[in-house]
Amino acid sequence: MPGIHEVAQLAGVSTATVSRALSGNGHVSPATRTAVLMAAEELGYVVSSNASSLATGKTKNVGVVIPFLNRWFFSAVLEGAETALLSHGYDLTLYNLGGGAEQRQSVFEHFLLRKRLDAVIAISLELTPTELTGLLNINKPIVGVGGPLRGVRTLSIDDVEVAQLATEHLLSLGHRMIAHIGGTKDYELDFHLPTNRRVGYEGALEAVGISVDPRLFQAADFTIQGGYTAAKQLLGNPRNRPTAVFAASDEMAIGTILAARDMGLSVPGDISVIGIDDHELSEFFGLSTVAQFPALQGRLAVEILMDQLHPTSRSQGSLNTALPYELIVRSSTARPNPRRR
Amino acid sequence: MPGIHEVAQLAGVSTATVSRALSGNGHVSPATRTAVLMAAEELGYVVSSNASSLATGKTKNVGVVIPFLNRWFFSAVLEGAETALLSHGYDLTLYNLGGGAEQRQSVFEHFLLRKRLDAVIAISLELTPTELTGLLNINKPIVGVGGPLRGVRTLSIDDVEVAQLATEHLLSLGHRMIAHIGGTKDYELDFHLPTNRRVGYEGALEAVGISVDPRLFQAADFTIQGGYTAAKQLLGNPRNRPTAVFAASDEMAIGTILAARDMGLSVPGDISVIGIDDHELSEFFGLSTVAQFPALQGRLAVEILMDQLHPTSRSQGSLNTALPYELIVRSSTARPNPRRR
DNA sequence: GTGAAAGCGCTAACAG
DNA sequence: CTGTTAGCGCTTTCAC
Repeated sequence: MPGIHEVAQLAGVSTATVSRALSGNGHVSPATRTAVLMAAEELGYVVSSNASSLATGKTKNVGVVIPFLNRWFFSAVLEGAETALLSHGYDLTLYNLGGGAEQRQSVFEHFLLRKRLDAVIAISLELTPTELTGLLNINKPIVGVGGPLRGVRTLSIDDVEVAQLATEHLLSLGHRMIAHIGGTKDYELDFHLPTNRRVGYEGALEAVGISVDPRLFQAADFTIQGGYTAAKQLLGNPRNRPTAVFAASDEMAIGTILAARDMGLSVPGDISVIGIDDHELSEFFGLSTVAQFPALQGRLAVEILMDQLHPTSRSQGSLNTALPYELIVRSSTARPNPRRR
Repeated sequence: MPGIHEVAQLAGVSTATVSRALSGNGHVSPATRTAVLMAAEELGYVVSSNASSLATGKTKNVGVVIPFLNRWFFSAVLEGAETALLSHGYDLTLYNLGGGAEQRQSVFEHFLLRKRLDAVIAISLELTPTELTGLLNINKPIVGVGGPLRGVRTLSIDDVEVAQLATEHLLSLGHRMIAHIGGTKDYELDFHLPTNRRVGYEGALEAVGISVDPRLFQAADFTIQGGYTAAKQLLGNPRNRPTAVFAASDEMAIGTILAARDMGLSVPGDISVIGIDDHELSEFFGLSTVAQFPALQGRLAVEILMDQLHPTSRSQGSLNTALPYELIVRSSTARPNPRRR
């Protein structure tokens, strides 16, 4: 484990020069620079990030706080952020909140405060006021993805708009009885998006003069299983069966497709289904959906942080761009079967 | 951002005493200890982990290297490791290798060497000799999960045994034409387990005098889609259709169930299906499987590291325990339909 | 039991 | 362009 001192000796210069040559801060003559580089290479020298951090106050490390690891959306955002951070030379320290209340508490009360982080990315997190002020107090850049954090720069698709688009797609095909599978109340705590998506759905219906039928709403937990169960309720009702289902996530939409199949209903013959996400399984199931691009969202969050950490000339420009989304029509949506109209 | 100095002043002691009181190293009178604790609390003092690391050489941080984030097994191991690390006061720095060759290279050549880590956990990784020696050179504890790393303590289920058990389950139900969906050659690079599972499958067959029919093997990529495609090949063959399929992962087994449904075959009436994993969707699909417990594996990996980082009395004891697995019989396996026997 | 002081390995003025 | 010299904030001998 050679230190900067050994490198300096080998290269015949001072440690200061080594530091400058290696970090690129300050001027060093090309000759000495290569000498230093060679010496470092020969010794296999790597800076101690601790010593460096202590001296500079920068850690080259950002924390990512995330509620789950095993959900498609989260892992995709995480992956995007990770790749982007790596390419900027940053480490990613992961804080998963899935482990219960005490784990969550210790993350906010201890881990995030250790002065080990240059910035924080919060993914789909609804924070308590205490947690939020705690975070803001450490006075580091922080950006949210997919969840609304008051007082924090947050990246997220326009959920109302997206839900409206999905619903309009069904309407334009001629559907009039469109059910919605959305989130439960307590899910709301961490995500907040269920309401927005429901609002978009209802807005689209009302815009064409269809009044919202509460019997056509089912709550579920954003999983395939949850969607399956909810869909069975909806589709099993002989009196009030919808011709189309708009699920607030692709996973629930896939559950809906599976439920329809199990009930002998054909998709899209008897029932059209659309979701939101463009989940990795959606193409496989021929699911129409409104794609969002979580990896991109992760990457964007990192770019924003980098902009704040290393302010450059043309900053701020790209920062407020709305996140892209895109209607993808596959085989799960079609015009309603005229026999049942 | 109060420092240790402010705390010392407030408590009316020296910084050395504060350090001792807070870390628990060295003796401090109960009275001064509480004084220090209160002062620290009042100021909201948190140690700078960088300064602390620099002084002690310990970082309270372990790196986790992982090939993917968006696969059930990996995220489950990661989650287990994360929770365990947090409870020991350790941070988890994530290195995802999914971003291509240069990303992989920079992880091994720069990031892991930054002296920022006390230890490394490698999940399902097959390392090149260069990568491995690089890792071993940093001379920190390293443990592998689910992949064979020569020269490194590795946790993994006995894949041969597990595959054999799954196959024996099918045999004991009376199946004789048992197909296998396993990994492709190049998948082998990072995982190695496909071969072992195939060996277990073949071993079980041969043990009861059934010779292995290469036409009953299909390679796939461990995804639902891959399993679906492979299963269609297997089940679509009118001349040589198996009565049961053993898939090397639950995701491929689920793909098989979906393929069977699409072909009008009933599971388990026409075809029995078994996988390995106990994936989160397996119960939903009624899939029989051999469960492994990835979160536990992550946790165990952490315990082993902790044992090496803080050697205690009764170490080494629990270290070499074999990882548990368990046959879970659900509704996707049954005795073969006598009509087709 | 507690304080003084010497670093941990690096960076950033400040001179030259 | 390069060397000297203070620290960054904490831990840890070594005395008292």
